[in-house]
Amino acid sequence: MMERRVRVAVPAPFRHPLDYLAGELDIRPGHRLLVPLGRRQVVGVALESPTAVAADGLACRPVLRCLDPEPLVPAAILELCRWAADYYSHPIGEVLAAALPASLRVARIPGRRARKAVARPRQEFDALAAASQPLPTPEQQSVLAALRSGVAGFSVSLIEGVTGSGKTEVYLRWIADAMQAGGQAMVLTPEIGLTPQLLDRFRQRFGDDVGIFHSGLTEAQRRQAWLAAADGRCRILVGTRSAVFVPMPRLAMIVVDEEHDVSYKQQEGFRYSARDSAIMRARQAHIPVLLGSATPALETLHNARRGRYRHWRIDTRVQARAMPNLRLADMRGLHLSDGLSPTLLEALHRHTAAGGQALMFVNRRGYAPALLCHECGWVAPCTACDARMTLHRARGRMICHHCGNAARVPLRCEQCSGTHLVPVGQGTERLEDALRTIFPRIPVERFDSDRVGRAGELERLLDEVRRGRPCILVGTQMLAKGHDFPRLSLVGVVDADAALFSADFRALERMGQLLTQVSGRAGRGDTLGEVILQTHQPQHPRLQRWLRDGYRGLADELLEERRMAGLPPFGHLALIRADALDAAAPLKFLQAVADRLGNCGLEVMGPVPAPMERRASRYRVQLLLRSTHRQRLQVVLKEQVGDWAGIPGARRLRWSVDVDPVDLY
DNA sequence: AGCACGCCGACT
DNA sequence: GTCGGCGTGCTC
Repeated sequence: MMERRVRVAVPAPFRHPLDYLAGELDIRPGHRLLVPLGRRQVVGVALESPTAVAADGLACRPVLRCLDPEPLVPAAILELCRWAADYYSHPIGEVLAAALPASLRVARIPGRRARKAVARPRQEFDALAAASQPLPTPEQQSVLAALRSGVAGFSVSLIEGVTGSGKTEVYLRWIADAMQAGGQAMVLTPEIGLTPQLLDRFRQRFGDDVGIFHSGLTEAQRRQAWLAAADGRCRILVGTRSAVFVPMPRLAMIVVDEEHDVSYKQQEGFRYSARDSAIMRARQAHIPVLLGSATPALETLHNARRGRYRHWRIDTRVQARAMPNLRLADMRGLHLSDGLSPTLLEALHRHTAAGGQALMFVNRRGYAPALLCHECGWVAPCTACDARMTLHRARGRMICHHCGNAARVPLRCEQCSGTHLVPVGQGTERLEDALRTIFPRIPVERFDSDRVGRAGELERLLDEVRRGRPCILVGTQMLAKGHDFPRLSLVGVVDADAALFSADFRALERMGQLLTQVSGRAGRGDTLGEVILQTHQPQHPRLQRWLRDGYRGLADELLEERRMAGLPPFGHLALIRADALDAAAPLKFLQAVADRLGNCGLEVMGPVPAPMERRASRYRVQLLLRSTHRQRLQVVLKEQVGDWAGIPGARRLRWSVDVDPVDLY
């Protein structure tokens, strides 16, 4: 007795696909299927064509219905999802669920046939006109020429180009080639909402051929964008992380802009890296992928140096802007009320008087990161986290930046009832206030997620700044990325020290990236830009190295440090996290995991409490796995992760596996 | 993840 | 005597 069985990925945390009876249905890989699961009906995705097998003891249930006339998920995406499920040790059904818009994951009668790829009449692009113009710099020319002459098939190219070097123009020209040949292109970008300029340039060049895909879309827009890319109507997809899983049947190239950006790594659930997934997608599709950054991730630099990636640098800036002048402001021993050194204040006066604009970078929202009792030393804590509450004076609230808890601003110390409560440290709000007082005639604009939450607000502010009148901008990371301010001549980093004390092994890499990105904002054609970093550690060797040799020099040094410590990219990590309302359960669970890992050939570190043990009322514990061989890590996880759910108590806590973690807490 | 089953405390 | 707590097991 034979029966036709089909392997189906269902949206449930199973390590393996489930088998169903295909009956006489015409099922192919990528078809969505309505299948019974326990007492429910769910939408799964067929991973393979049905196969005839001799009926054994396994009681398979029949597929209820095939939901698509043609498979919705193309083979290329199935293959990518299988790789990702394996590599990130995540259930295949949940990976596929993450790859599909929610509206395509629910059962409903298909309304129409899946559209066949529409051959659009070849459009006369602006690109054609633009492409005949010479590129501004010879370096851009040679990078583009090299990209064009590259051998067909899979390759990874890194463009390491300083801010203002015109990387985007190189992307645009290279993509125009693919458009000419009738192909599609994918452009990944971090936080699309924050860099509308990139999208604008693509739109200007390629018009309606450009689709967008990011988390801010409505469900209907997401679905529309996904389908348009999948059937070929959309030829260029610009999107954030999750766009890497969108089908594009004629995909000819992938660009990952700002490839070092940590927002490419999903931080919960299915913890994938969109940059690494893009590289795998390109490998599987035999197409080139282009990574661009002024400050490449150390992993990427390492790969480039080992010759695994092609590598170009663009060191000259378009419009011949000189690199800004960098210097430190030594904060030691200064008594300051607003956290602004005389050095920085003098520069602010000078630049604004000369008609320039200034950017003050502060990596903290709110008024002050702590509220301290001057009598007894009490600091207002978050009741749910091991953290201080941040004072948001404009809103009159204390807010915890780790869990979102809000409380009223205390009038008295909760310990000694003293009334002398002092805001400690600088936030964006406080700096804004101080600057308004010191520079009453200069407009001061604050850019942070509190101020620029609403859509359009950021654009309005940016347009205002680009108009060019003298002003002072106060902002967080948001201002470090992607925005071009032609009149900006001074950048101040109010507290360059934060990263020097961080426990995270990536902190200095991030510091170097951030300082470099922020510094890159300063300078324009006729005035030399100036960058001033306030620090209590002017002799810190890493800071000195960065000042002397830039990000490149710092990266060399950090890579050497990583090599000695066996950290990425020289060792490979996976972090097992667990959390629960009590501290004992996650510790016990991870101890059991550690015991099971026993002599698996991996270095097992922990379990230990997370650096911030309690967050949002949950106690967090972690177990770090390390190996010099990525493969070893993969094999062990593949063998074991599925069994951990069976550890007694596992259901009473949350736990997750994070392969290649970017944060160790 | 859902959902059911099953065994122990305080209610009409 | 039941309603309901959440611990455990199963889902092709």
